[in-house]
Amino acid sequence: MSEAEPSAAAPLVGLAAAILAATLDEPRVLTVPVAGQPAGRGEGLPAGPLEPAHPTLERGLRAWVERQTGQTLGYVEQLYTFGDRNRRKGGKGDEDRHALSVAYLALVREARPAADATWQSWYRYFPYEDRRAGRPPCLDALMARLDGWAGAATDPEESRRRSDRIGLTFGAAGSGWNEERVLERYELLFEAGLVPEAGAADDVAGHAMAFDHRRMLATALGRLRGKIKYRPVVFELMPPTFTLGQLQRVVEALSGVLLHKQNFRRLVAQQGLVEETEAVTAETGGRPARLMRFRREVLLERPAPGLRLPSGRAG
Amino acid sequence: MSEAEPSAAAPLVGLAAAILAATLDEPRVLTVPVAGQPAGRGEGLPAGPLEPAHPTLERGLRAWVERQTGQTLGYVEQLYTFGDRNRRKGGKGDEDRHALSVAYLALVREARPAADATWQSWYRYFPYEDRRAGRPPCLDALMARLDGWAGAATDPEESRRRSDRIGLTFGAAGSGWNEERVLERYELLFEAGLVPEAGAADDVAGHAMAFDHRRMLATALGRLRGKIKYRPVVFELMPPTFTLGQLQRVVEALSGVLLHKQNFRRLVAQQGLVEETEAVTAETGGRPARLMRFRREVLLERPAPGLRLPSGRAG
DNA sequence: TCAAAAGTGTTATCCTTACACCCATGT
DNA sequence: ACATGGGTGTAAGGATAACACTTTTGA
Repeated sequence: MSEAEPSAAAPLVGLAAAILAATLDEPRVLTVPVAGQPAGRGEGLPAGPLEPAHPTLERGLRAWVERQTGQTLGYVEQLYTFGDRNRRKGGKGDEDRHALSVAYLALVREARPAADATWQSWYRYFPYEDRRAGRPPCLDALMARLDGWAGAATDPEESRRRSDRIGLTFGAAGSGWNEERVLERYELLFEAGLVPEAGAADDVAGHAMAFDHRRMLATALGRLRGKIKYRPVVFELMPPTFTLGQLQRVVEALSGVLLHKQNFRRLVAQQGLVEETEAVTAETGGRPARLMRFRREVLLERPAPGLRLPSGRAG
Repeated sequence: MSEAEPSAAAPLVGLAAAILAATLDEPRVLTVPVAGQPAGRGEGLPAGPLEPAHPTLERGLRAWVERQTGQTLGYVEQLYTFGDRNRRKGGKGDEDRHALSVAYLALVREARPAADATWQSWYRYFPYEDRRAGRPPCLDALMARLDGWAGAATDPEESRRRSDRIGLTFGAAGSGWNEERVLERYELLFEAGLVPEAGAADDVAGHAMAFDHRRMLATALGRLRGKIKYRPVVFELMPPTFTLGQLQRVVEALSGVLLHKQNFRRLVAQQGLVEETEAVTAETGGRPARLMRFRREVLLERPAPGLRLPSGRAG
């Protein structure tokens, strides 16, 4: 009754990777040029079709990424399988086949571009997600357009639902900004027609990407922002040794919000996430800082070691 | 460079659903008979291939489930796409094609069996996951076998790693039992060869299922056990009105651990998850209880409304 | 001497946990 | 009367958030 025979129009299965890094206080994603896309959408994630020669999905993904970017992947995690929205494709002849894409999140340590791949800031694609310098100015225009969309609903009931949703995802009165809701915000902008992928003429809501790659990237950012709180995944992005200040600035870059310094240090220390090395560095300006390293043993000790973000800070 | 043309041996894509419910203090999963499987593995999840006629993955899943079980699905959420382990299948002729399966979690309110589908307790497949009556006796035999597996490694370094992993996933000294690690525990048992799916001769580690459906079910249980803590998904399993005692027993059934009554009630109340109705019921034995209903407004008010399990209780 | 970043300490507040106890019904 | 489950109050402990302050370097 299950696991049936191959159908005539078998689906296409693609693999795509959101490869993330953090260099110089800026979160990055590895992009490749994509031909044959509408204007302004010539950037995409490394991707390629699943081939019979690939032993597993993940191995297939690693092969594609290395071929397209020269980057070797370390930490890899499956995100989501997309296939629901505009992902049908006419094949040879008249048949209409599904086009699925299994998206992955990958975290890498160093950013060395290869071939024609380039590292870009996350916030090129999601400018409103960076609140490290306070509420970003581009949000004003965006909220105005969103409010317009909410008011444009014919049904007043629907209009109220839209307003509620805007408040919930973008943090209106009462509930504050939740940095994990990257995907929900993108999907709202998509539905409101404010992104080029959905027909918008300008880039108020950030730069576009090929296919639904920006949706995949949004999924990846949200997943990572959530995961750093209960798993020590930040250290996949750090060099072997680092200062607490550097660690904090990377976490701030990823989450897009500023943290309270003293509490952050205490948290990291008492969670046993890091241990001191002998060395210090004077490269950070000001008083030299002790170099730390990740304590692998914490994985055996604590149930959910991570960096519960200790609330905001002014500046 | 990405999204290439259809290859000769296109992959097979299946859809599968772990449909969960809770009736009479017992967590249930909807199963269907599967023909052509080894002895003892004739039960499986509702599943079927993705077809060109399906508008989306999720709609395809709903269609298969209704056809096979008569059950209409409400809440549905994608879990994971499996394709990595023993999931290659010889097709017609000599070609070797991938066989993927996109697994979903579904939560339904009522348990009314249809066709030859049957509701089974979760703990038929994962007896060691039910700790409501304290540490289950079957764990003794299981831990002994696991320790044997750890000791059987040729490399002493590997042996230590295995022991660490057993302690981490099954909760040895220090770190306690973590009810969310259902998948990690199943995968450990799989690697240790203690489940029929991996060649074991007996059922110490629970009843087997067809294909890798037990792995999917483990993924679903872990996801649900985690999600009830920060999203009000339990209410998808409850009738429209219920008593706080019933709600607590459902949460206990899902998580497999007992909760502290007073704290659970306070938590539910102060989170604003429920509101009182006029009615009371005397069907629970003892003093009649007030019937409550889910407060939908909480979704707009709180960032992550859920039932943070307020630690254990003796009995 | 001053700016900048590292690093230490302390206190108020809230949430979690645990314990003790009363209430209303059926047998 | 008593067993059973419903329901309320309150005190101890730990984690979080916010504050002030010292130390060490380079310009």
